[in-house]
Amino acid sequence: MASNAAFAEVASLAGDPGRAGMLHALMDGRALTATELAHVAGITPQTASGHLARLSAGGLVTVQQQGRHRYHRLASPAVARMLESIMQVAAGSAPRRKAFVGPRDLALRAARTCYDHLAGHLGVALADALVANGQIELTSDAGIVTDKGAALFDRLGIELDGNLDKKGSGKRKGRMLCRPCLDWSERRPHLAGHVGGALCRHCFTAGWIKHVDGTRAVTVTPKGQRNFREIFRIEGV
Amino acid sequence: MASNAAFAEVASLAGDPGRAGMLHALMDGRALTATELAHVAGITPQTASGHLARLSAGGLVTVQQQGRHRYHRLASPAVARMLESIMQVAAGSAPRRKAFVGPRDLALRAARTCYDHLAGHLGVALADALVANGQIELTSDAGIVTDKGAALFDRLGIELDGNLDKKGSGKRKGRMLCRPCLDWSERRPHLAGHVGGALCRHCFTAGWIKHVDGTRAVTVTPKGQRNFREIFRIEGV
DNA sequence: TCGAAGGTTCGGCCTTCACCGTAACATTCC
DNA sequence: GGAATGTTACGGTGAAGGCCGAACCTTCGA
Repeated sequence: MASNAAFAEVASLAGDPGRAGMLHALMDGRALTATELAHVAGITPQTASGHLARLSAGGLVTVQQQGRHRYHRLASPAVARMLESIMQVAAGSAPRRKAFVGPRDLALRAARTCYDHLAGHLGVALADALVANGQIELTSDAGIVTDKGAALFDRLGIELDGNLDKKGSGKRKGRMLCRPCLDWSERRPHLAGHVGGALCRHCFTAGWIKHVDGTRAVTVTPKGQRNFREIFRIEGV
Repeated sequence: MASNAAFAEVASLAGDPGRAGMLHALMDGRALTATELAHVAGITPQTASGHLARLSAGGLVTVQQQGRHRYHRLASPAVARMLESIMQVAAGSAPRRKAFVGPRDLALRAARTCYDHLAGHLGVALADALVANGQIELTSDAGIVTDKGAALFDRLGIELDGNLDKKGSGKRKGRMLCRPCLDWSERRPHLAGHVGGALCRHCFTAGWIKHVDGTRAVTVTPKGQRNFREIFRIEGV
């Protein structure tokens, strides 16, 4: 079966520790150079270059030349979702080695971006708060923004029209659908999809959160603390 | 980072052609023996046994002893979703080799089970029909069963209460949420999650479809042809 | 125009692992 | 009890591929 070979090829590409580290680093949705990726993966630039060429040929990342720099990014949201789903399985099957969790890992568990939306303790707390306030209904399969929730997003100036089908089948009246995403560190769903992405972008542009160094981890600014408390009733994130 | 090693481990397990073939065969949700899996993967039983032991240690499959048989199945729906997402990326990045597609592959594209729900041309046609008839609303992120759709499922005797949150937060009134799943062969969404699973089970128990040999592929019975036409207005599946 | 830095390619070393043949063990059926 | 089936254990072989050192190519800045 031809599709089987392609399947093994893709999975194998993600299955090398070096490449896995680079893909992990690219999960924040930004574009990075081979040298940067080599640094985070703990390998030499020439090795990283070979890996990236292979990832590019396999369709997992795309390259964008800019002067003497070559920026690599994940090829599509589908790739990001694949990486997320592998993380879920890996987190679930991990023999819970009580091993040392460094400060780096702790920061990731507290709050991070997951391609285009928020994850970690903050992401789950946000989803919980929206559910508790009756602004979103969630199951493990899907979620829906209630009228109350739509009013909130409208008040925040978050545009959700992007949630419509690509076919542009006119205005979808009241129903804003959103995708839940099981958090690998919290084992609980957080908000993904168009709604989760829009909410995450708003948090950045409003100055509520910001990236730590150049990693996926994010920290909540004092302004963000205040707003998360007042708007979402989230304490101490 | 410890989670990174676990990630690479899981992806690597899925990245071997032999193991990929066996996982692919297990995607229909049934439990198979090492010898059967060896046959579909085209390797000897002793090689398959080694692979299965590794997959089991990695938490991708679980084993169930029954007499002199050891039945292997996917460890969790999360594993099935991971395999699906890898297939999506593999199908998207595959250089569309116009290569020979055998009758086996054609049968899979026509209709197959995808762990617990229907996929392939039939799965997509069903989802399209439900949308066209106003029984379900779908975006790429999520789906919702309308009142009209709830009435249909009720009429068919399909119980959807399983769609509630595990927390058992009382009866969810009108909103049945369902999960879309991008079909790797059709590149369009079909119905997954609790709703898709319930619908698929009903198709089997009602005798509308049945498995081909012992594969994931399914065929539509004459009775199914009639019902799909009369109930869903699907022609010629 | 020339030097420096980022990035890629080449060659060689090395480890890992998939695979099978043979053989031993466990369970079921006759 | 003995044959048949299904599964696991062990040793050897071969190929795939990860890794780095060094050389080469390209771009930027002086």
